[in-house]
Amino acid sequence: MSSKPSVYVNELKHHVGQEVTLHGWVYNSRASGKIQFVILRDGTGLCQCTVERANVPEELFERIKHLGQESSLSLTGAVRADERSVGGYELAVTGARIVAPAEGYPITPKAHGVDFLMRHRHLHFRSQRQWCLGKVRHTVVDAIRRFFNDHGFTLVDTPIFTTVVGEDQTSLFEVDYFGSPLHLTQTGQLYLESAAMSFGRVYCFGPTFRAEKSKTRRHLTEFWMVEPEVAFIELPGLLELAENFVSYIVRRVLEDNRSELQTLGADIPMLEQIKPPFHRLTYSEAVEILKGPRTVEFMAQDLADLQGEKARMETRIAELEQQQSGQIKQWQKDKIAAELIDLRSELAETETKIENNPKHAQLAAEFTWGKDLGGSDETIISRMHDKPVFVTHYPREAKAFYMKTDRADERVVENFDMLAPAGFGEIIGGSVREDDYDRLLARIHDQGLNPETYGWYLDLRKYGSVPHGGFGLGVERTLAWIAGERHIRQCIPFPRMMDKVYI
RNA sequence: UCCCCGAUAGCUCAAUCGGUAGAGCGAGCGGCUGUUAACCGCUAGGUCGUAGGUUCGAGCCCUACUCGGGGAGCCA
Repeated sequence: MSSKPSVYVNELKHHVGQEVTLHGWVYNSRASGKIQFVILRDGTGLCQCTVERANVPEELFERIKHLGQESSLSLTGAVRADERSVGGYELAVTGARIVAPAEGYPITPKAHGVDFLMRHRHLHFRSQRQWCLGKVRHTVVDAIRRFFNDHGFTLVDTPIFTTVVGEDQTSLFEVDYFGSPLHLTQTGQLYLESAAMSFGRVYCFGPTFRAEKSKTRRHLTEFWMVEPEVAFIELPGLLELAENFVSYIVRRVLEDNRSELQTLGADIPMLEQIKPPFHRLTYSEAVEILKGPRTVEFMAQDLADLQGEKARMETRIAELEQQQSGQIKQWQKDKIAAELIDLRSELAETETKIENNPKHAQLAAEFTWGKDLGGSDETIISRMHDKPVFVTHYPREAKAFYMKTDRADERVVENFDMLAPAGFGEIIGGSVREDDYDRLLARIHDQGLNPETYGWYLDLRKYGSVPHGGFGLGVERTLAWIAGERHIRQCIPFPRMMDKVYI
């Protein structure tokens, strides 16, 4: 083993001209006669290491040449800046220690399908895209804690085994708790309300479980949610809290993870616009928009755009197919084949959107006041805006029992959803809570819930009830939106989806 | 629970009208002094998801099932 100091790849800029040792794994390697290029991955970044035959023992040169992807090793050499190298620095290798050679690593540098990658989740972590998402997730979680800790909130850990139902009985996972049925938490809110009456401003942050039979790119059965709850607050104050909170998370990611965002292909200019105030719409205004000419026009324009895109892709596919049958070199054929595969799947997706467009337009046009907004309705509203949109004051009948009835319009409750822009959908749901004992009791009866189970919750309205409220933010959905990742399953280390747990 | 799409080499995908199973990557061997998913040559690698059916002949057509993807409802 070399006596040279060990450093991490992300520290190389401080060691130019010095001899150092890097410890990591072979990300990729290329051999070229008398020189080899080993891309080393060490958990902090990638570094191209050049191994020249003249600079290392012959036996070592041959061993490195046959190292498979993900072999672990330590490399010693001089650091130099080089524009041709990934990350801008390079290690001119003079010594190496092979820790464990690897053979036949399943995840190759070429394309793989979703199912394959999910079955290899334990290894997929090592790939660039998952690494970037993991780094951004870390920042999002850190920013969440920092924001609340810096704003006078006290962390209160709410139970995972619970007896109360927050939202809807059908979406609960039941567990056998020493012979009695209990379920996994779907929200910490009710417990948090009691804590808010002690600390004033509180939050809980942990995993939450929903047994919804949702097979979409926006759903997980186990996901992470942060929920603040504040005593002496009304709806405008809650909206301000939510927009400041989300803006802070985005700002922190922009500060800490710019290069990861670039690698991920995130929409950085869009993120830079995420500053208060966000757009505010009431449910009734949203319904007016959906049923009005603006939506008709928007959907027609969308359809025209999609059809234009489809035509362009088809022309391109025809061109490529023609080129492919001509007399060209093998590598050109390969390149064309790869582009064709991408184009065909994009085309299929566009065709699905074209097919869905009239259905979604019809759903919007025929929307009747009183229903909850559907997924496609939310998508339309959010795509009309470049910043997150609050939709407030939903019909009481479509919402949970604990939401406060608007005293100015008893048909609606004082709640809100925050829709992320560009069609990412709901990332926050929240409300002011019903603080009147009699009204709350009546709502519990209305929903067919057992008042005895909620005795302690009703108590909070008996002893010094105050206006209060809070919201829940889904970590994975927020990450998907910020990182521009189309599927939520990539945004949590080990996803649990409907009927599917890979590892 | 419902609707749409798919399953061919370890991986990603081709296979015209129903007529001999193909390519790249990966693996192995060899070549190349600067590569960027390197490149060039050679080698190995197949019960076409499963079970039936139609046919002289099925990867391709029909039926059922299994598994996967997307969407609806519901939601963070």
